[in-house]
Amino acid sequence: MEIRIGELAQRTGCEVVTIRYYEKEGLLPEPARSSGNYRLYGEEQVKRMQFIRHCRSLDMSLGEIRTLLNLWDSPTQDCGKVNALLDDHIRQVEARVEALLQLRLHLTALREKCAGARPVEACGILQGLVNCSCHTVSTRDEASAGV
Amino acid sequence: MEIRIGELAQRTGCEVVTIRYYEKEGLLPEPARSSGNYRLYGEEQVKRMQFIRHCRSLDMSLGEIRTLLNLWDSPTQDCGKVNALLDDHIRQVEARVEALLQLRLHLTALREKCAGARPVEACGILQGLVNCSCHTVSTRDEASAGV
DNA sequence: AAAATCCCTATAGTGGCTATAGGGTCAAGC
DNA sequence: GCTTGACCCTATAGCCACTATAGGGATTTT
Repeated sequence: MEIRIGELAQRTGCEVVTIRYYEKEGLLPEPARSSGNYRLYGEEQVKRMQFIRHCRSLDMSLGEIRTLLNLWDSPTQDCGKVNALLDDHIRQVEARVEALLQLRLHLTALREKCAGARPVEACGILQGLVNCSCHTVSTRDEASAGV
Repeated sequence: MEIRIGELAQRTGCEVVTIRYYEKEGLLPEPARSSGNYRLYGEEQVKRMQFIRHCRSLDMSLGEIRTLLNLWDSPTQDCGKVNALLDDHIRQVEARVEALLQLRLHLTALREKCAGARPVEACGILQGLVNCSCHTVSTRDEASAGV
């Protein structure tokens, strides 16, 4: 079973360029090539791609995924690190949810300051945005993805 | 009252380079310059920066902020657009929270598949990551910031 | 006068892709 | 054999909101 990059993309629900990007980033090994220099993939790589895509759908960064793949590639190791990584990731997600809920409170409070169709200079929202002194800290969330 | 970029940064809780970046992006007008070519800011710009930073702390993108600043600069306009932008932003935040809560469910379910210190090849989590066929769609969240 | 602190411009890097330019390969149909 | 079209290749630039770096000049303090 040898498939080309287009079929791998189709099977794993991503773009062709994304696969090449993962290869460049070292998440996928360099594949075999056809006589015409096309990338050729086997069952192994399909599994690996599914693994990566599933991790991405769980919002893991490529760095986190790289760590998991390294463990995956040395199967006799203790899986405690897998658990730790996942726990850490869950905590990140929870922190992000907390931050966003705080944010929503601020936004809805702000929104209530203007209900009508006044001229902008009288709009309570813009006034609120200038004068409010609260500086909430929302956690950074750099590794998000859609699948 | 004429302050230099360092003090403006201090007063608005951001880096000097960030202010220059906002200027380059057209959110701040080009300021006056001292004889030694230093940027000089007045009360007006401090307010404008506070506005921008507060919007950022509410996770608005620079594009959204640009829109608000344009309204801000033409104060006789109807403020309905301000309300609409904020409503839209609130919806974005709510959607992101929803997506993250779904994510957390998946992550905790996955986490329960392994409790111990087994070799990686027997780890339920990695198995779950390979075999699970669910492909949840998490919304993209490109405009996040910390203040 | 020297050192420390501020400021300047310009450029490259971050993550996880997406988009574009400019080509090569291969199977099917005429 | 020749064209069409679908697929593939590499290399490069762009997205966002910064951050970091290099290499210098201005001002203030010692």
